[in-house]
Amino acid sequence: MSNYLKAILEVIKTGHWITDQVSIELKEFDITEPQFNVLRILNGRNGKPVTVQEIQSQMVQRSSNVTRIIDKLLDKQFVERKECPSNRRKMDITITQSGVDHLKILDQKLSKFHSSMKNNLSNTELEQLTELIKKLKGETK
Amino acid sequence: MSNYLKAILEVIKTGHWITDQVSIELKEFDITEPQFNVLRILNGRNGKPVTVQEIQSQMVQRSSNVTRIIDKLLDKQFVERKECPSNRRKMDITITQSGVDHLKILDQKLSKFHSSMKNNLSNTELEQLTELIKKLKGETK
DNA sequence: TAAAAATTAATGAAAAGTGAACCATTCTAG
DNA sequence: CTAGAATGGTTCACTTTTCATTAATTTTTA
Repeated sequence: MSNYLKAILEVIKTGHWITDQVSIELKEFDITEPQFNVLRILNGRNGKPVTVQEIQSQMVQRSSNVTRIIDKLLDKQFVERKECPSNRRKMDITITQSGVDHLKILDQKLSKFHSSMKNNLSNTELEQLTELIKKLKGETK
Repeated sequence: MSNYLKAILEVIKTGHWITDQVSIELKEFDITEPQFNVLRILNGRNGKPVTVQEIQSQMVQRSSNVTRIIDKLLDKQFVERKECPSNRRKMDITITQSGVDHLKILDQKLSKFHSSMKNNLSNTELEQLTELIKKLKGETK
């Protein structure tokens, strides 16, 4: 097998493996990885509303069902959905306080998973890895 | 954001992005990425039968799902499923000639996608990338 | 400015994925 | 040898994703 294929397969398997592990960690909190992902995106905006589109564009998986993921988060009262006043086609999604609180707990749980990997690579190696992948995708400056 | 998180997110996003792209390429051939993946694994064994377990171990799929993926491939007559003679709990899965032929066509289609990435990294860089990811997962020798 | 085109999100039906329970077979310990 | 545990795979009920379509609003253009 070519070095190219080896590398590609390694990236694919590892990427999926990590989200898989995250799913497993989250299971006990009754939240899926995509739901968690949306929460993280919302939280990253510090209260500023985000549209469905913007969330979509930042998601790891191409899943076209952001609407339904948000439905689930609404059920759990982790987010709010309001019509965007400046453009009524859009929806303003925001994380609730409860969402923020829960996210904190989830992050805590996950930090244990990450800490085990974090030390496998040095800082330089981590930078190298990021660079190599970006270069692979053709995103080099 | 820490270098660790940057690297991790890059791996996750790229891994999912690649399988997404592959899915899109395969759509016109009416085959899913996991189905293609199974075909590839079977083909790699050059006619030697492979059990569900072995397939599963090389994929990021639950075993109950591998059964169903193989069901689909059986419908398309791309694989054969026989009871394993040495252990009747196991199943011997093999790729059919038609499967091999179709795989060749799929690979051809995908080679266009890959060729655009293949040249972004040198051989040494590809090896480096593979090594770094393995190390990240803690799979270093 | 009215009609056509584009954008944004939601929905419904079909497909795929998940976890638990299940069945058959093989292994193991007494 | 046999009862109980373990293994390998499938099935079932349920959830999530996907794809195509629809609805509402905004933008473009003629």
